[in-house]
Amino acid sequence: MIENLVIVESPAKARTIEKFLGKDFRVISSFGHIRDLAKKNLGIDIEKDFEPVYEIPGEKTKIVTELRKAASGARNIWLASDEDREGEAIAWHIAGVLGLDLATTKRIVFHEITRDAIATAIGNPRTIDMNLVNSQQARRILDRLVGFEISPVLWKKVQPALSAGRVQSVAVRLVAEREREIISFKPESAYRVTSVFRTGETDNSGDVIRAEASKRFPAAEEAEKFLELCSSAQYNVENVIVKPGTRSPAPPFTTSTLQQEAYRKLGFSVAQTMTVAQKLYEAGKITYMRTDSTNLSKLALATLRETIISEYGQEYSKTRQYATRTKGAQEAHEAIRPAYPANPSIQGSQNEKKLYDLIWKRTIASQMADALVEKTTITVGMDNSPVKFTATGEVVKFHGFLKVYAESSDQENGDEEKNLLPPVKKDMPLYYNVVSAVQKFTMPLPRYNEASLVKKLEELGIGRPSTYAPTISTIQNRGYVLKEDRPGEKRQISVYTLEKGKISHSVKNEISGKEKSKLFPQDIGMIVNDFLVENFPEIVDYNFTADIERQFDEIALGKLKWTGMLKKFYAPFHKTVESTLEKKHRKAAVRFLGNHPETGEPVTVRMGRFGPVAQIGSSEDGNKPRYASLTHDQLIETISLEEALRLFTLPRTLGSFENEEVVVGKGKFGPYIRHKGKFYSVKKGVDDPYSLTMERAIQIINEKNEAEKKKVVREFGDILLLNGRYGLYLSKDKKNYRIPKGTDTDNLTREECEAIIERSEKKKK
DNA sequence: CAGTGAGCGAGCTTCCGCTTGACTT
Repeated sequence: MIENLVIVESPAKARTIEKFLGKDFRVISSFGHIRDLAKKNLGIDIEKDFEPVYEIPGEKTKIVTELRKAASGARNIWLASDEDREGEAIAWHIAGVLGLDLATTKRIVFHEITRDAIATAIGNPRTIDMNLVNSQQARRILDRLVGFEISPVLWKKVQPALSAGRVQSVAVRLVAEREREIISFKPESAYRVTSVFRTGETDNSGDVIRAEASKRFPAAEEAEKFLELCSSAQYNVENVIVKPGTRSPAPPFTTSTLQQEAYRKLGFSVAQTMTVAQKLYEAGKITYMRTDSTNLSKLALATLRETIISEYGQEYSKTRQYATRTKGAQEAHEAIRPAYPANPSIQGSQNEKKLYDLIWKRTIASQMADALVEKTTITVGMDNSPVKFTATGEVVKFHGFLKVYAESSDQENGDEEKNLLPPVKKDMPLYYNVVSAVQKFTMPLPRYNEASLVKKLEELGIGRPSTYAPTISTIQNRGYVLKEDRPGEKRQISVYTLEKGKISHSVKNEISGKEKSKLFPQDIGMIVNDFLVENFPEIVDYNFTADIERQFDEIALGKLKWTGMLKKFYAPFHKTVESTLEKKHRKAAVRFLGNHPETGEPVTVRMGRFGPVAQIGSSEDGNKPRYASLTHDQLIETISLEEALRLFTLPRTLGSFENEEVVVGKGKFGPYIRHKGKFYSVKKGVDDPYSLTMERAIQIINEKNEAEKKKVVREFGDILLLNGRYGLYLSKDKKNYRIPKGTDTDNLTREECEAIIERSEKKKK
């Protein structure tokens, strides 16, 4: 019989806490929730006042058995799940499953994982807060109602296997609406004039100052006229303003800000960031990685202070506590920080090292002094125009936190040059070296990447740290959005240059709209979003979550009854579901692009059984229509007739190589080259199947065959030992077999290979 | 592994929020 059993959510936390508690305590974990609404059907008895039907999911039966066993052998049970709505519900479910008395079961919470905090928690047990539990039940049931009532409407009205939900549907909406803004965006251009001045009277003498004109010129003629004025103007320094300023560090990481910075600085996807962070957490290198709090424990603050003072000196230290501003933050955990701030680096994989380094620097910087800067603005006037030129420069007088870490920005090309300015005095004459007027186009708002979409969701209070990464995956898995790179388009820009009294004109090429790892909506995402916005506007409203969160808070405070809240929500919601189902099935919208230039047949695009499709001709004309799938970077609403017609040019024969036809086409797995019955993938973003040449095709064929030869480590007749993504494996008759751990692959014989294959085949059966 | 686009019908799909492995041929 053990004296005390403490149940927490995470096994890593259990290990840490057990160390602090001593031998009278055993600490085990529930691995999160152990009970949930029934998987089959709705799992809610609406008639009985929304009575939930709970069950233990299959994958949780093992842990529940262990919990029961541990509980039966313990004198006292302490439920120590996290201090938030979900944690309270977890404690309640555990109590229910273990048959504990709610009136006496001890509920404790840790605000941070330190010896003091744990001792305080043990000394101040309370009972389970049923108001908080009920607010969780309301949240859970509402999400189930929304998801399980709207999704079937989509199956009937749009397409099978689609999904809708309070969180994912808003995520899709954000991406879809941003795309429409970009589609309708009309770029405008204006000429930005910059000048390189010198302080010396003769050519190339004195110091140099780069400055920008206060005015932009919409038309080329105006820009040219201004350059003429510049040519004959007398310049002088009208004003020099020196202003001191400060810059402050960013707060320590939460899940969302970690995902953003890991994306910007390391190029990690949000899922990758979480996987690496999980590893660091399990190894005891960082604190918990699913958090919405910027809070640091007192102990951490003290250690950080010591580390900073010893590494950088007293003047670099400034202890700060950051307030969390995020909507709906529950702050059950600390910010994400190094477990031991004195360690600036760790052992581990490359990615673990990089992410740890980021977390360490951000945390350290958050406790450092402000940077002191001096911003200088020089205004240059001209005697023949009211236009002024300004030059700004910034000098860092004291680095403070900048010595360790500076946050990146989402803006890719908005960074202004911050250069050092030479000492100049008011009324000093200046002379130009070169003045240039460069055509600048306005840009639409940028598309979302995974991390910036998470940031936006967090701002709207939608989703939780534990669901950001899964939500981003869901909307991609459903095919609503696609993450990819796009090359952008060439654009010509006009440049006028004034040098030594002469104005010259040139045209430069610029790439505009280049995208890297951005989220692009797909047709099905656009269609589902339009359907939801039309039929369920209140559910996909950006403020829906915030509104119901306020009600959940009231339930948690005991001011609102949870069943009443659900009733009030469900009555009109369910009515909308029913009326939407009764509405006439809206036929998939067909967009007419024009007539075929040669045959005159109609060319249309629409959503087909297998996705968006272009069609030449109509079955009503008696002829069999021709079909071609749209590519993932084309949308039904924007594709042009020319683009649609081009889809029908594949497959095409390039010619003959080694006496066999070389055909380029597009298949289930993207564009391919076929030769001698073998398929060769055409790499996305490198080659374009529509313009691929015979020469390049042969190159691809040869390269692939070469690479395949290298894959073969050894041959045993028809059995091959190959080197693959996960290491060595065996291949026979186009089937692959894993090699058991501990096999001596250097001295493998044919007999051993046969045995491995035989055993593997038997296992399958 | 390498595109489909006729039609019918049975059976299935789906939410959000807590947690980690198991496993890759």
